[in-house]
This record gives sequence, structure tokens and C-alpha cells, in this order.
Amino acid sequence: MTECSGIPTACCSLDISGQELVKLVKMFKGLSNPIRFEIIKFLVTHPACITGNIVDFLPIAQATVSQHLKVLRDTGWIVGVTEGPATKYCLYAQNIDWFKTKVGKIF
Amino acid sequence: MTECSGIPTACCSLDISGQELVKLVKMFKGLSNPIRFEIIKFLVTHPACITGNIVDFLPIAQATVSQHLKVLRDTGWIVGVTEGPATKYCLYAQNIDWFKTKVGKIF
DNA sequence: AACTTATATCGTTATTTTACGATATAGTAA
DNA sequence: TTACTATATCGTAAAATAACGATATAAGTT
Repeated sequence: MTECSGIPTACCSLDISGQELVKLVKMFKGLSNPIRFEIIKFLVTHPACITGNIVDFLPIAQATVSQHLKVLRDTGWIVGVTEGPATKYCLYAQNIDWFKTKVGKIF
Repeated sequence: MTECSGIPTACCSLDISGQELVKLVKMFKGLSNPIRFEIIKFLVTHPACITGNIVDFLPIAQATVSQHLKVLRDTGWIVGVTEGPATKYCLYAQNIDWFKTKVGKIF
């Protein structure tokens, strides 16, 4: 028996479109890179840490980390807050919860 | 109040690593493109359809659709079964359910 | 065997992504 | 002001992605 033998709409509903779909695809893109996934993991165990902590943790250049942080910001996974000369990063809990809910509902 | 003021580990646990993490990032990459998301949506409403149906539905070339189908296969979102000269595609329900469960647990 | 159908793969081009070092910016301290 | 710290942005190069037309492959038909 193949995977095709199941009931058609058993696993999904996918009632999503327009701006919601755009946002969802964006968030998928945000975590489509292993370095960025590691950053998210790091932020879970090191909440509200600054860029430098993430740079020290990862084996890549500061500029590259900053670029990944920008992608994670632009795709709605994290939020950065200026704290003196540094930037404090946190998970964007509200968006992450939205993502989680959407994935839970549509797939 | 900023997003950073919440309880640290409120939204995530992220106890994932190794091959599971690789697979998860892969699946994120699979849906990081709007065309591929549309293909998944189409497969929900048109289960077990053949490539040609998807090509007719989308505004892009057959070769490009075939390329996207390959990505969706390689990232574990769909399964293709040869049906005479055609290929019948279905959602990889088992993997999708795994993804859904993982996302539900870790975020 | 020759032909048609359906789809995958090839070769190519344009765009995007990822990575880096170097530099600019903004805040803090002396 | 000058210097220091932390981070973002710039400029660039290599690699990956997305798109296409053309071609190859594989199954069914005459």
C-alpha cells in the first residue's frame, strides 16, 4: 500500500490565502536555514540575550549573524530591542504562537 | 511593554537536534516558496492527481512545476506514484503529521 | 516498430542567498 | 572631544534557487 491510499483530506484543511498565506510562507522561509534554527534554539535557553552572545555561540562571522538576525526579524520570529550600545533579542512569542496555531489547524 | 518582557521559555521548548532537526529544517525549506505552498493546497482539494493537473492549475512552465514537485518530494511533503505514463501525487500524510506534531511540541 | 502522452531531466540564465572583511553608526565612558 | 563597545550595513564573491525551452525517458496505443 502506498501513501496515496489514504482518505484524501485526512491530514489537512489548508483554508488559508492572501496576506495570511504570505506571512506563513515567510515564516517557513525564516526557519529554512539551520543557522537560523540554532539562533531560535539559543534564544529559548538564553532569553533576552544580546547579539554578541549569539555571535560567540555560533561558528560564523558577526556580519553573517547580524544578517540572519535581520531575516528572523523580517520573517516575524524575533524582536530586537536597543539596549544601550547593544541589541537585546527575544522570540516574538505572539507570532510564534500564531504560526503554531496555523500549522496545527491547516495541516 | 516590549515582546521581551514575557516569561522566558513561555512559547518554546525546542528539544530537538541531530537528524530530527535536519529533517525539520528541510520541511521548513520545502514550504518556503509560495508556488510550492499552492501545490500543497491543490493536493488537498485534488488528492491523488497527476502532474498535468498541477501544471494546468499553475501559471508556470511544466519543467518548473516538475522541479518544485521534486523539492516537495525531497523535503518529505509529497509522495509520487507512477501510474502508467503519468505520476500520481499525494500528500505524505505521515510526514506532515510528524511535522505538525513537532511544531506543536517545540514552539 | 512507430507514434502519442506524460513527466523528468538537461543546459542555461537571472535572481536570491549565504558568507566574509571592512566600514559606518550609535551609545557609553574617560 | 576622544576613545571604546556593540551592532548594523556595505561591497563583494560563491553558491543555491527559480525559471525557461529543449530533450530524454517511459508507458501506452495503433
